Amino acid sequence: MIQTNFNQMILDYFKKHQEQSIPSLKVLEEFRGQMNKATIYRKLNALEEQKILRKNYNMEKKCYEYQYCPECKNHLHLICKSCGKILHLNCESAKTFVQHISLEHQFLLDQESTMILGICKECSSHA
Amino acid sequence: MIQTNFNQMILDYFKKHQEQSIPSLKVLEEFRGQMNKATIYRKLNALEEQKILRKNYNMEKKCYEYQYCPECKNHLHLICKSCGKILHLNCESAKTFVQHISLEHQFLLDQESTMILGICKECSSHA
DNA sequence: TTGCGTGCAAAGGTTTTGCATGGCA
DNA sequence: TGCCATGCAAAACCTTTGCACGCAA
Repeated sequence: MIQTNFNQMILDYFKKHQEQSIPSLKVLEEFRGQMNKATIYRKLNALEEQKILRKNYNMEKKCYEYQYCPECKNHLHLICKSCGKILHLNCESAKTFVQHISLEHQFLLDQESTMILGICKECSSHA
Repeated sequence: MIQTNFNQMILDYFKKHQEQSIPSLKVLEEFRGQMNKATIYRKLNALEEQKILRKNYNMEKKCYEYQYCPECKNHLHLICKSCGKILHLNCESAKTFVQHISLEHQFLLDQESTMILGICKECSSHA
């Protein structure tokens, strides 16, 4: 079990931004001067291996991004390509869709790692 | 307009594997001795910019992968995390789902870049 | 002493880029 | 000649790794 302050600091940071998927580069910047780069990467990897953070790749920023979401295994997510915000799909329609994929297409959908990309309401109204 | 043989060779290769998302490393290997690495990357990027190939990141292989799909803007895709096979979701349920996301969640879903991850029938029966 | 988290620097691996060359119009 | 695709090597970039140090049990 990991118990250092650094872990808590990083986790707190992600908890504060639960609705965001945060690029590694931003985490590095956030803790620059407080922790070494290697330490941050090691922490992020550890948290991901423990399934506390979820990791996916941000093609625009060309780096991984991480998200804290305690119950993400059981629902799908929308992620805004513009602002990085995450929406958790807990509705019936999503469940129906996942079930359909499973039953009709014989495809075991991985809700945790699937990221449904698009533009959120706020970002599309800005444009 | 790009008109070299190399372009055609690469495009033919992808057309032969339309149902697959192919990692850059595999493309490099395929054309090793025929084209330079830089040339291949340049071709892949050009084809992606022209929207002829679709690009996404493969976290397991730690490289980009590309797929030829002429009509992928208008439907969702399932991609098998195990074998890389792509399934094109042209069914009504998928359309309904996309519509639901738009209407109820005010989220403009990007069908082209969204990859629904999971395990396909064949791969799950192997396990 | 032992174990482990940490910093630092170097390495790793994919992808990009600078530059020179050669073909073709 | 001029343009552009190409090869080669180096650079760029994020990420990982090796190693040594220092703290705590």
